[in-house]
Parts: sequence; structure tokens; C-alpha cells
Amino acid sequence: MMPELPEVETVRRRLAEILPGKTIQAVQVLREKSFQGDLERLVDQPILEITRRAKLIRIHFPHQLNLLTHLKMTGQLIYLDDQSRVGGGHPTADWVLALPSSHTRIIYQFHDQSQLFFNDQRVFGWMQVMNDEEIAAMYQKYGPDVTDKSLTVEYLQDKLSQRRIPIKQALMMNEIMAGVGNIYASDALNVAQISPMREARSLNQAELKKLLAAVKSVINEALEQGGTTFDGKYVDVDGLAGGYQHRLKAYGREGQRCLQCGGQIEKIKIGGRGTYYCPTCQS
DNA sequence: TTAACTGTTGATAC
DNA sequence: AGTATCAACAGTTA
Repeated sequence: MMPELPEVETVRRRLAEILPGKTIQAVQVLREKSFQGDLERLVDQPILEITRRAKLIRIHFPHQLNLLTHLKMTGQLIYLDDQSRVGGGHPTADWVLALPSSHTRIIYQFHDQSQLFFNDQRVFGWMQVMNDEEIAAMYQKYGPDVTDKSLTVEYLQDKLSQRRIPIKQALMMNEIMAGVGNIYASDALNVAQISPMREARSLNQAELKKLLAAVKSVINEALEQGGTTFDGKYVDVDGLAGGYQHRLKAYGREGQRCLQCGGQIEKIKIGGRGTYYCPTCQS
């Protein structure tokens, strides 16, 4: 899976329903690279709450300790209850019931015999024990979340005024705004009818306003849909797919009709990333 | 068979 | 400081 903000937030919301109050009984680290920090400090400590910043999921423990997670490209957090069922009897795919799989990197066993699996095919993702101070330092690198009110046109104008990089790359920079990845950057630019290749500094105030509204709108729609799932790579805590893949505006729609103007979506490469846009209305 | 591709991001060099 | 390129890894597709 490859989670951007909507996928990560969907996972966070479900974890927040399930985990608070549970205590870890044992942890199996099946791949060393996927876990950092002293996990013994978390054992027997109650989980307090689950928060999110950018694409990071933070599980809070007492004594200013946290378990911070980055799912990167293919990370998943899957929960099974004490009967090895998905939480609350939600429907799910069969493979979830056969966990652990060859992609399982960490298994958390709680005292009530429920389990949380960290799966990660590509092993880019990680889970790390960090204190509040370390987390504050890490969060400092991020600009406002794309959903945050402080992300305004004026802020964007300031951040982009000297930037010669393509606007699409700027949208994906966490220092500028946090949470937008390759899928939603393409879609937002299509909705705003702005070329992904435009120099970031070349956008005027009206264009930035339109683009910002489009980014927020696309992210919100994806959130409502529970994120985007391709090939089952992204799934939520119950192993379920999102729905935004049926609502994509430009991403992955090469050769198909532009929903804004009826033109034909093309695929190009910007900064080494696949980029989809409509040459007819995104100029 | 081999090369290129994939949702992220950090390090490195210019 | 800002930008471009590559690497981390595993799997799929051309």
C-alpha cells in the first residue's frame, strides 16, 4: 500500500477505536530493520491515545513514550481480536485471517490475546519507540498538514515564491505541506486545471487559491472514501480496501477522458515520478 | 531474461 | 538554499 494522508488517517481512526486501554504482553520483531528503540519500555503500559501528524501514526504510552509508525510505500497495520477475527466482526479478505504472512515484520500481542500485525512488503516502513521530545524534534521538519487551517494562500505564496521546481513536486514536499503524495498531487492539479510542470513560483494568487481548494477537496473526498487501494497494497486495520480508486480524476487514467474538459489524460514523468494530467485543460 | 516500474523519503552531491 | 539523483527493498509488468 502506499499511504498518503487519507489512508494514514483512516488507519488512525480505526486504531483509536480499538487500542486505547490495551497493554502489550509481548512483541515479536521478525525483521530487525522494521523496528527501532527499546520495546521493553512499552510492555505492560496502557495505550493512551492515537494521533497523527503528516503520514506518521503516533501511539501514546505513559511516561512520555510513544510508538511512532511510518508506513512508507507498503506498510499495513492489521488488527485481529482474541478469536483471530478482525475487530468487531467486520468483513474482511481471507488473507487477513491467515496472518502472519511472509510480509509480516512485527507482531504485537496484547494481554487480552488480541494482536496487531505490522506488514510491509518493501521494508521501507518502520515503527520506533520515541519520547515526546524526540517526536517534537521530528515534527518540526513538517509544514502544516494539508487539512490544517494554517495552510493558507498567503502561506503558500510565501513558500513557493522562490521555487523553480514543478508545482507537482512542491505539493509533495512535506516541508511545504504535509500529507500529499503522488496520487493526490496529480488529482488536485487536474481538478484545479493547472499543469503539473509549471514552475511553482509562476503561479499567481488566483491559481494558488484554486489549487489549494482542489488539494483540500481531493484529500477530503479520499478521506470520505477511506483512501485509495491498488492491488490490495493499501488496506485499513480490518484488511479492507478504500474506495477512492473508483473516484480518481487523473492518476492512473492514462488514455481516458479528462473529467474536467473531456480531453485525453496523458502520463509523463516529473522528478522521476509517474504523473498524470490533461494537456488540453492543464496548461 | 532483463529492465523498468511502483503509493515515500532521506542522503548526497552540485 | 535549492535542486537533481540515487538508494533503501520486494514485487510486478513490459
